[in-house]
Amino acid sequence: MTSLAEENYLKAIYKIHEKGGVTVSTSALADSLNVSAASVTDFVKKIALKKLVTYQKSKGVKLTEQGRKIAVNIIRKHRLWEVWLVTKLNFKWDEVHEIAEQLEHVVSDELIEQLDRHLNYPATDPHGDVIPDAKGFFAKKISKPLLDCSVGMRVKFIGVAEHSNSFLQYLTKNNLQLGDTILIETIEEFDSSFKVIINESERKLLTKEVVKNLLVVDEKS
Amino acid sequence: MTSLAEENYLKAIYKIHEKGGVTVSTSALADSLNVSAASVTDFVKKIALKKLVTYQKSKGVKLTEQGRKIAVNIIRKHRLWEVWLVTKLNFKWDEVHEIAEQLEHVVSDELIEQLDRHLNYPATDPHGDVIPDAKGFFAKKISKPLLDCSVGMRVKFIGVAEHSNSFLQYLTKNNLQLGDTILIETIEEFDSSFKVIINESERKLLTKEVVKNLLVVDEKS
DNA sequence: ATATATAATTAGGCTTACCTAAAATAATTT
DNA sequence: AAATTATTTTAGGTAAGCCTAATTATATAT
Repeated sequence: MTSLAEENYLKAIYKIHEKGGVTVSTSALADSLNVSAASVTDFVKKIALKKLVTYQKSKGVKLTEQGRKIAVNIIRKHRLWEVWLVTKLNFKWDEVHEIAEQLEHVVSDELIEQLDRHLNYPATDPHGDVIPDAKGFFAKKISKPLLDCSVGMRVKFIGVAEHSNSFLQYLTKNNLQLGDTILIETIEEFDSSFKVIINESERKLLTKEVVKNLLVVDEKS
Repeated sequence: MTSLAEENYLKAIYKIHEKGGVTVSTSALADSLNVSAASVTDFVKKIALKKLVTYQKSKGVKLTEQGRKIAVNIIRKHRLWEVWLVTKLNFKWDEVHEIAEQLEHVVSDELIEQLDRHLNYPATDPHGDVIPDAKGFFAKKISKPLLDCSVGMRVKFIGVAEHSNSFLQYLTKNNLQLGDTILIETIEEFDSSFKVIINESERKLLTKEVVKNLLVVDEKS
């Protein structure tokens, strides 16, 4: 059995792994979980005994294959619940995270299987993040930040690199949605702001901070 | 905030209140929650301080209005989730209890409101139990055990008095479902077994133990 | 009413997951 | 390299919920 705390530790370690390097520091974990560094040291020793992570004093922590499986399964559940909340319960993409954080810990393989079927086996969650399959496998995602694109390109907005409510709400307010087509008209060299046309119709100015966090794919397929 | 343990204690007290008398004994609670009597005594003192129950040494415990509200809300959530599991996720009525026991503790009024809407404001759960409204009000249920009916009556099966998986599975196996019409052909005086006709077509013999736990209403409306 | 059985409470402990403060280790500066 | 700063670990504690064993109340039977 995996306790709630364990699940949250493993998930947090996974997320830090994802962007950061190969080992996860005590303080990074403490930050992410909002607990003291001392608590992290304690806890990490316990889950290391359970072979969920490898741990070396003062050298950080790393998920084992077993730990990774558990973490990815939590992420799978989280994202499926988010899809459900948005598509079936009418929630907005900036309203689902906290609820999904609770739902993700409900234990029942059969439930998740049926939920997946009910949702018609979605590939991504409402923020465009890939939903891993029941075996922990992620379909490759080929998107890149809009910032890395150049003038004249026509791309499709398929995900966000930043999940904060303020960013999501900014996008909603400015009528930017997953699936939108973005044509890059000009890029201002000085501040990296983009002049774009959304869905062949609406002209918008996007700051660097924004284009950095919009994930897009080349428009064709 | 209400902890998981608190929610389970309040729910258990409520359920014992429901069938039993006006106060709930330490041992009844201990039984129902699968903890020791000593733990119950301890815990009950704590929730009494929070005004969720009234407690007098060795005289049992009683829900306050505040405690009742919380308990009923948990029951509301439990039953809504059960409806969801059966109607949307294809679970059977004997498979939903354990999952709903987890889901019922998820905290979000907005979630429950939307779930209720998504399910089209169901009046009862898959076992025919009334779902209380958001204010804790239960619509009156006028059903009675089939055992209390007499020969010649035509009634509708609308609920069960016993929720064990073995009873639910017995009914499924014998093709008895909520909504079925039951016509009482004969009653054997010796053992109170009923000969009945289900939906004007199938003749069945039901033992006293069964008819005691089938809840029915007079067939008309 | 007294003895016996049943139920409830108290006392003392345990585990999980957290904490603060102090000590030790590692990383940075000068 | 020494000194300073930052990070990590250790030591000692706490609160929530549970436990067993011992004690006290209550209910039942004689």
